[in-house]
Amino acid sequence: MTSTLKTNRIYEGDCIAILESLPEKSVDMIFADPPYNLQLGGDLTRPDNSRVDGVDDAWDKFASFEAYDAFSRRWLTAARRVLKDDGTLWVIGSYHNIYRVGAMLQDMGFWMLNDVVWRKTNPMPNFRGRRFTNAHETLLWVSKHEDSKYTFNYEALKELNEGIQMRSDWTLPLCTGSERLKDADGHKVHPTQKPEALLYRVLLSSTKPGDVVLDPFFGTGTTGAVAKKLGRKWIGIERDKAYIEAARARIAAVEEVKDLSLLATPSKRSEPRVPFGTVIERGLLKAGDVLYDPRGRAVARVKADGTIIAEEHKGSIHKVGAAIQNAPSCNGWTFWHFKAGDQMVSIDVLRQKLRGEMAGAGLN
Amino acid sequence: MTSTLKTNRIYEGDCIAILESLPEKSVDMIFADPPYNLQLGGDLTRPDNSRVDGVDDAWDKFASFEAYDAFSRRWLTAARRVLKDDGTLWVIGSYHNIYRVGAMLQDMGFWMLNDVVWRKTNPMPNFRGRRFTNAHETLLWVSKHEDSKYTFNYEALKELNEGIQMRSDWTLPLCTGSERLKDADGHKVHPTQKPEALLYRVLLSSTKPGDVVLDPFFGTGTTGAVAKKLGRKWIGIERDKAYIEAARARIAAVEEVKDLSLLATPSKRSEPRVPFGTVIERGLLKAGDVLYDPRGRAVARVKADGTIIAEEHKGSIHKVGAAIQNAPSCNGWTFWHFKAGDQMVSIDVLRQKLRGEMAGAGLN
DNA sequence: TTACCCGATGAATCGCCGC
DNA sequence: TGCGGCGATTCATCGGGTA
Repeated sequence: MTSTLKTNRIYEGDCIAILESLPEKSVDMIFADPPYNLQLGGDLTRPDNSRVDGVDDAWDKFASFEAYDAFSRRWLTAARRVLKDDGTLWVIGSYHNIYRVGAMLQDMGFWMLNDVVWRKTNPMPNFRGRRFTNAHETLLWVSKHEDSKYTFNYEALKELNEGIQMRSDWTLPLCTGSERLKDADGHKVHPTQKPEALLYRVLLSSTKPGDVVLDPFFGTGTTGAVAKKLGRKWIGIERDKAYIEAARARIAAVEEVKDLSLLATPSKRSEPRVPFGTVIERGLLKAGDVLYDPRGRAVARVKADGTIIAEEHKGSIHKVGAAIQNAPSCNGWTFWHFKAGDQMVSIDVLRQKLRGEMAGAGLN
Repeated sequence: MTSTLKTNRIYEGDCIAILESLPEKSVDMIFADPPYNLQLGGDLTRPDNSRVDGVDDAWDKFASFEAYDAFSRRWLTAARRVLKDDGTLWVIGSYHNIYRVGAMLQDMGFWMLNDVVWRKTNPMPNFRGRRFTNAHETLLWVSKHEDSKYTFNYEALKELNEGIQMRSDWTLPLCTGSERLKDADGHKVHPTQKPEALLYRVLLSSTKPGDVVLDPFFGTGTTGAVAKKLGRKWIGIERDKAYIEAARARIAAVEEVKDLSLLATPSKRSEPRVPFGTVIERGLLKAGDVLYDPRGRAVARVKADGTIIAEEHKGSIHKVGAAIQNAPSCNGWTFWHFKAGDQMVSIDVLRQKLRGEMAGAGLN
């Protein structure tokens, strides 16, 4: 129950038993691609283990949904225990199972952050022409609690999307070609191997380098392979020996990125705070200097204690900036400017200068 | 309980009571846009400090998931009774409610035909940068029984989609501009009016001319307006007098459409935008790889988030390319190259490869 | 007349830290 | 645990006004 957590390895066996053997609140993120085939013969039993009589169709289906729900509740409960309070969980599925899983997640206290649609560029067509081409799968992204401080690398995803914030619909091809693992006979090793690009986006968005990512339905190890590429620790759980063997070889062949700085996805939010007073203290501005709003009207004077005065307002750069604009809030760093020669320069430049010095001195 | 069915009219009142007063098995299709149970917290402001006009109507307030589920079960039970055995039901929702509704539909014996994603071309951004842009809503399309002989106009939908099978993801804009109903003061009449293009696809795909379409949450009557255009009979149920009044006027002004080809929503001709990050995500380049300028000097390294680093410059391929050349702008796709053996190859080759995949699927 | 600029707005579960 | 301060945050589209 309280073993230490060994990472970068595959645990062989039933995911529920193994999850229950791992230390609680030890994992930063869980990615799960659970089975959704409701026609599994062995699973067609009622919760009380009585066999389902195949004569009554309606009851048969009800029983199989119940069995699936019971299975889902067990692995989700075990997964929730292992997840850190500020961790998140991803589950991928199709219309056969995802609505049941989604409702259960909400009932268990998970908090929905997004549902994400994987739009397939190359889905299998609907041969009989009786329905719309089933061209997408759904991922649910949930935090453990409503008020969790979850990880979301907003800036990184925005960069990945060339400057526009990432949307909840992701257009990606199926896993085919050389990425698709084949056995010696040329048959695919796993029936539903996920594309690495999908996991790349999942891991880049919701984990930090060094985080521990767990996949309770590891299959052929796409999660592990991408985690290794991105400098994340990983844990896989899988009961099929053939999948495990394929996953081990696959992950062993992945090269780690040597320069960890290339994996960093810095955000403004994580940069150290610099009080405006430090700017005065360090002599970059001095008491009596004049600050201007973006339109260049002279409006505020700097005081020795790092507050400013404008018209009848006094206080912090943020508070006065908000008051001047009659707005509920204001980022004073970007609002206020000073004159350097003829140029109007944002005081944020001064903050950047101080941050640069702090980083140079190994501080943070 | 067994009144005759009057069509092309709005029933004023509670949808459950009215559904229970209609004859059973009398309706060919039901389209339902129920309250989403958004559970919105406090105010939300945009970066420019303007306030977002969120959905705060009383009809979307529920005390708990249990209360919402009880409401859903009641209207779905009433709707199921009214639906013909070979009829189908559509429900639209967001992640707040659709997983609960989907699971309940399955539990009630409805048979899932498709889940369809309405991919919004112009969704509201995520103003706080805390999640993925919530850029889609989900429609569930279900038959009353597993073996229903439901209507699906495969050929018509294929025509509507320029000869390609209609997929389960529909790319359509929000209802804005002149289509959006406004009151005398210019305020929107209904907070969540759906675009007619969405209803075209729904009605065209799953009903025949002359069929009876019922909408238990009629609002301002998009379903009725489109039904009239397409020569379907319609029944609306709505309890808000202001919505009813707007819907009556709107539908009265509708003329039947004879040429269905006018309803096609042409795909964009422009080439799909491919962010450089996609090249990394798809493994065509990886973090740590080196990019060269056209003269072949080693100059930039690729980061995991699709930015690059060269000398002291970091940012997008375009921004860094411009900085290196001390130019105002730069097309990074043509400027940067990678080594393939001895050859220097433009990264634009990689973009063309990705574009080809997307274009092949008719995506954008 | 046309081109450009600016403001408005859409089903949204939209902070974090320290005192 | 609550409160207040710091300071971070937007894309596509439409319509009206101006050059």
